[in-house]
Amino acid sequence: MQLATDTLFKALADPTRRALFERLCREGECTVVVLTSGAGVSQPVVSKHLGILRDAGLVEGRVNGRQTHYRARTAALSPLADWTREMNDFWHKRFDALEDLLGRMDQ
Amino acid sequence: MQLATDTLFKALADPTRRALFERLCREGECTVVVLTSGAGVSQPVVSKHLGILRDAGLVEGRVNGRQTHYRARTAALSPLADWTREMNDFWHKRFDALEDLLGRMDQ
DNA sequence: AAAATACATATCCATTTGGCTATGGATTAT
DNA sequence: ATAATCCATAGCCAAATGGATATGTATTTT
Repeated sequence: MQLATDTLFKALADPTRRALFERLCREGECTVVVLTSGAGVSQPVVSKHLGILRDAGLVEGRVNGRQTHYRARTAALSPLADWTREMNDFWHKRFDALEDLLGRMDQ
Repeated sequence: MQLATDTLFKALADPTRRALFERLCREGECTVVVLTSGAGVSQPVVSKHLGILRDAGLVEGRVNGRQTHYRARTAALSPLADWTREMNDFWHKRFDALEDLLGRMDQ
């Protein structure tokens, strides 16, 4: 089993996949041929990566005839943003507690 | 060669490593023995993961006698937060442009 | 109807990864 | 001085990963 957050982090860990996702964010909907051009890897590899991004909820595909149009789902990034914020909060909470303690010692 | 952002994403992709980092954020400085307890893996594995986290700038170690105290460096999360924000911005920019276009077509 | 295109799936392979145990060096405790 | 503790490094191994090519199935084009 694997948590959703883990799937998300793992999906974004690969540079080729991140590049695909970035491109979809910048350029909007793209077909697989378009994405393959400039991806630096073969079409089957692009398809595989898109599958992994889809499983992570990061992209969705719309089939139209013989081509599939993929688009980014930026909403899927929320857990990542939340996690980052949470880690910062933990850290600040501890820092504030320390400051408070030092402040009281200073009295 | 590998970009800094890539190192960061890769470091956070592993659940064991993320758990170690989370714990350091929550609890502040910990020694390796402490981190090993509850990590679910052996001490050498914990050391190895801490090394990877250190290379990514996510933790730093302070040697004191025979023990090493590790602490989280939440500042290292910035590139991740920036990247997330950037992806959202790309998406919104495109969305705004579309709204604008639709608005003008509506005239 | 035949050829070409778009994409996904199936296999295969080399490399990377994440875990383990064993060990060694350094420090602290007895 | 000896023993125990802490941590890192060194090998080792199975599994996962990222790539390639080959192929199949739809759909368009000609």
